[in-house]
Amino acid sequence: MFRKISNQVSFPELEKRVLAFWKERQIYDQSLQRRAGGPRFVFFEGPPTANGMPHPGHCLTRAIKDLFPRYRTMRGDYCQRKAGWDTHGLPVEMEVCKELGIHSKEDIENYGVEPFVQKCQQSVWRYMRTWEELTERLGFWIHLEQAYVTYHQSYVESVWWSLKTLFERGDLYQGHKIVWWWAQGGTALSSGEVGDGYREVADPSVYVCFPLVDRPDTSLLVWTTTPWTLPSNQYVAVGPEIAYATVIDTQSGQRLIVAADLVETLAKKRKTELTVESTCTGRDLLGLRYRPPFDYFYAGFGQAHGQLLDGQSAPLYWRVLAADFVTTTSGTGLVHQAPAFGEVDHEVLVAEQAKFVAGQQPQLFCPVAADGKFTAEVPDFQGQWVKESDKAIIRALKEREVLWFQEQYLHDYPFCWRADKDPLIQYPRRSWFIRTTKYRDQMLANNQQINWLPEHIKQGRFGNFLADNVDWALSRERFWGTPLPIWVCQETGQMESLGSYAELLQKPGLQGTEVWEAAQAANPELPEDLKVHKPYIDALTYESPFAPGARMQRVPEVIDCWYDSGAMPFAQWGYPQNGGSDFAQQFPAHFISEALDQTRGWFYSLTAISTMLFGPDPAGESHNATLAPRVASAPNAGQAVAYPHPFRNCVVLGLMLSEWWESKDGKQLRLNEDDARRDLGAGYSHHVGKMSKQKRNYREPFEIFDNYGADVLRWYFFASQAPWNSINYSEQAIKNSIPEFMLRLWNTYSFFCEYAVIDGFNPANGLLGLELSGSANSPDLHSLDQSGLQQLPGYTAIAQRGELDRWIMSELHQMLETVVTAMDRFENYPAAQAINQFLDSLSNWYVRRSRDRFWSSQPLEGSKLEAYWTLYECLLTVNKVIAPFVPFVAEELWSNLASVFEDHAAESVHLTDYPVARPELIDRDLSQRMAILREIASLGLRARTEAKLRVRQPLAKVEVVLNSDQHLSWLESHREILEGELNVKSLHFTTSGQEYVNYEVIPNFPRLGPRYGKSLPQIKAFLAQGSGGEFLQQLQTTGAIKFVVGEQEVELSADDVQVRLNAKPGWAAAQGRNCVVVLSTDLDDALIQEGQAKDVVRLIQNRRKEMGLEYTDRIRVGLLTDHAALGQAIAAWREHIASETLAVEVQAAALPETPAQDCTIDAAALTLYVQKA
RNA sequence: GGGCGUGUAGCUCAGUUGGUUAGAGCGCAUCGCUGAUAACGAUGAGGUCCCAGAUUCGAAUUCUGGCACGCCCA
Repeated sequence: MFRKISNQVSFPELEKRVLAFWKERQIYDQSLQRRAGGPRFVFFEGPPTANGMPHPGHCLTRAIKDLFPRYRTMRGDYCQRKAGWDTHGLPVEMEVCKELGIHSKEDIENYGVEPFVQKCQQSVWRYMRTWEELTERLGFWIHLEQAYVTYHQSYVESVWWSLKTLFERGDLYQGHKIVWWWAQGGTALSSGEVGDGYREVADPSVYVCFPLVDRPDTSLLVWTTTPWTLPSNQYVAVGPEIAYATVIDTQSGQRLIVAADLVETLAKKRKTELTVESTCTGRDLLGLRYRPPFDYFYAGFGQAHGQLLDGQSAPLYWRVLAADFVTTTSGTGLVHQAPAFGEVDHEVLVAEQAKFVAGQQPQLFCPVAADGKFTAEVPDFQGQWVKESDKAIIRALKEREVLWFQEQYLHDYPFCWRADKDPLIQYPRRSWFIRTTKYRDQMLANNQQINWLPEHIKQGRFGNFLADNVDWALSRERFWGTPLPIWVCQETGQMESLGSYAELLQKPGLQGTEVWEAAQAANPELPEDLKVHKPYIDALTYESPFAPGARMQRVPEVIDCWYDSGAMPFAQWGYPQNGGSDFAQQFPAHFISEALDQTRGWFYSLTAISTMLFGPDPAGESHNATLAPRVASAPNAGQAVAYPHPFRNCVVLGLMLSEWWESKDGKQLRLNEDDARRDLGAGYSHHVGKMSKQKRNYREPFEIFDNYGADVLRWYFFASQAPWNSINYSEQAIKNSIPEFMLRLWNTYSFFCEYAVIDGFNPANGLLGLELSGSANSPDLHSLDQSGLQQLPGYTAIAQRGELDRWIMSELHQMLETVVTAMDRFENYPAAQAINQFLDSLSNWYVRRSRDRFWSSQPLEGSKLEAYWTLYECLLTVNKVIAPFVPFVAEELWSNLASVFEDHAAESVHLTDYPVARPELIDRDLSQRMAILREIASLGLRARTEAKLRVRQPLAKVEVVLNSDQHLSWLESHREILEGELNVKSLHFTTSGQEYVNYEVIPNFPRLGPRYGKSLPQIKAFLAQGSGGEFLQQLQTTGAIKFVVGEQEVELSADDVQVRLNAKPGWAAAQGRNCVVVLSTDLDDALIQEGQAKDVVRLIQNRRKEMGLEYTDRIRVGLLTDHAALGQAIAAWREHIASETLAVEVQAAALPETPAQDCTIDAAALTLYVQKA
């Protein structure tokens, strides 16, 4: 038998029980074993960093990552889920620095790289337990115990192998990178850190003349707010399409070239007049040579030429170049280029270098040391901190008579967030790059094949990002990261890359192993993995193959931790050193999901690395065979893997925002409006914005779990909007989502159990005695699907059942159709909506309309039995459908609904097969008709409301005027349903209700649009001004409406028009799309009596409830009233009252020893006594 | 400054290939139901579909140009 269920439910408690059950019975592992032979569904876990606390955004990611693997598993696929942790990088170092109270790289070196790195390794696991608890509590099934970890030796070695591959192809090279540099601290700052440090300051703004070499009387007028970069000038950039003017400064007599749009502005600034001599475009200026204001480099390189790729010779420096970033919103339209001190400027240099043959390219001028002071290359300012040399430089410009104008300029400029007096400067650092630009077209081709949700990511954010690809700046001058596996000959500077630790150990003359050995001896707990990290790896040197007697020493850099994450498809298995078959089977992924911010993060690193390693060679040559990926299943090792890889489908999640309320002064904060109203008084304000740890403007995930449950949170994520929209995480919204789905589901379920227990409905009746497994014909009850159920004794074929049963089964299977289609396309939102809508039909129409069958005291057979079977099957099916979405409550339902089959059914709903639609059970006509029926019922209720006629008061007559006779006969046969729903004695359908309604005939636009086009408004007008009733008459008698508009003859058939009904005033009526429902408001005494009797029943039922009686308890009732009519009503309906309330006796007298209850019905007083019989 | 996205009811969001009465949930108000009841049902108020222009017989939907907000990059 089924367990009787309380309609009060605590989801958090239920979930804890389910978690214990999963653990005890190892359900997750079982779910995998069951699909061991199935097709693979490959999922990649994007590694989170366990170094910070998880927040609600992570819950969304982890919920989505759980949903689809669960779904695919139930659909029959085998889906391994290997967890992973991202462990390297600056955030980890920062966390440790905070702990140690130190800041700069120098501090770390003083503290000691060795203990620092050890601390980093430990810090990585700080919140590991919390993360694991969150993962488990949310119901995210993933193998945490098999997690890959980016600092593990095997992982590091995989990364090395991939980098060695790129190095040997020549795709890993050294160059310059312009970084935001904290000169005093000697370190580069990440963009995030820079972003925090912007302040408004006044800097000198100078307008400088650069005289042209060939026209010394004419100067380019150039603007800059960093005068200290002028000694390093290499080029001037102009916009090729921008108009430029040659002007005469009437005051000074100088001839200047500036952007035409800026002539006025500049003249005003200097309070002079600029007379335009001639104009041209930027294109005309290209190639002009000029003399820079300082000679430090010009003296040596002024005449330097190099050979272009096309064989011609060109000056290397001090030329006018084209650049698309030049604007005329400020400055002069001519931009000073100091490639050492501006990222954009540097790109210009790199582009310029690419035009020359190797060995003859322009070089970078950088006369500033890492401490931010001028070097000996600029003797006049040597040793000066560049920001302080601005004044001296301006003075020098004046002396050289090239300073045209000078002012103060207010703008935002970044300062060091740790030392807020120190301005940052852009500064070039030697850096390692991956030549991703070489693979740009391959990456774009790969991207074309990826299924992005939402779709616009493909061409938009991600596509554009790939199209604008620049080489990946890989190296970091830091401590805790994967060491860059490149060793340099100390004599010749020649380099080689190593792909594993073993390879290193085999090198001749290896020295330095004692450093690691000593560390291990000092601390035997030290994880082995650290030996491939700094500083141990740096201690290892070996004999150079390039020069006798020379040593090979590793470069000092570690790599960008994004590279780690992007290497996970192979590195998680330790491939190629290990895990070849795992890699072959688990590549590429069918599904990954992360938030939008990963477009340039993980999505890019995955795509880039996979395309480079496993895509075709851009030059069409085959890659070096020994380095080509050895994918075990690929017959020809080294052949490119077909796109897309490494992922096929990617669900890009929106960002999660928080919602909160603040008091007027902003000092107090509440997370839901009720609390705000109560605590904050008037004038509180509503806010939506980023989640902030400091502000504490969001509810911790664990609090949500404890108060509402993980399923509630999951359903809220899946069902409230498309996952790629940014979502407002608010406690209120989560709370509000509970009744709509979770409680309604629970109520329907507990309703079923309640009555199934009362009536003794047991679908397994007569079955469990049989020996099931022995017989070849025995039904397969594992998943309790239709094919199994229909073989059970007592099961009536759906087609044989009553209409309402067939209708809900039809709705059920339409829902399955929608859900499976959507989920196969990774669209959880439409799927969840369809489920919700079905639940509404089940709860608000099927159960409601079937209540009589469940309540009846008839024996359990025929229509009543069918009602149980139908509801049971609906619940079972919903149970399986929702399992991937809300796995806990689904498990709870299954544990009861399936338990009657004991061992014959799966022990967990997560071990069943996902239900799929059976088309033969879908009856779309029936669905449509039932929708009209429901509309009529709804309209009837509306009309009653408007006429102030409560539903308990029976009415004599209702007229339903239909706009078409299409469903007339069907509706006729369902009259009783409506009579019951609307509580009327007789209900009548008609299509000719001229008495009650006006007919309006409207063109059927989709049909007539293509046919009549421009005449449509006239046709509409013609139909509107005529009598709708007459047009319909015409249609009925002649089959067409004919008339002429303008010159055109128009002939409309019944399909060409729509009929709209408008209720005539004076009737209690309500109109909908398909019909008008008209009530008769006349009440006679009999109807009034009946209404009163129903009120009496209601009062008695209320009393029963108050007394806490069981549904089956019998009672005695006493009713006392002085009101004659009410007394008559009670007398006339005594039998009815008794049977409705299970009263063995209804008397018109007080009951002894029973409390009296005073009530009123229609202003008539009544005293009620109820006693348990 | 550039790219991408978003803008629909008080709030959170749906809205198919363009089709003439733009929907749901929540909130609010009113009413109802009372053997699913800490639920449930009905009704109402509430809309310049961000603005302007264009295409079209017809635009929330397509196009162009703005505006606002968000994210990413500079």
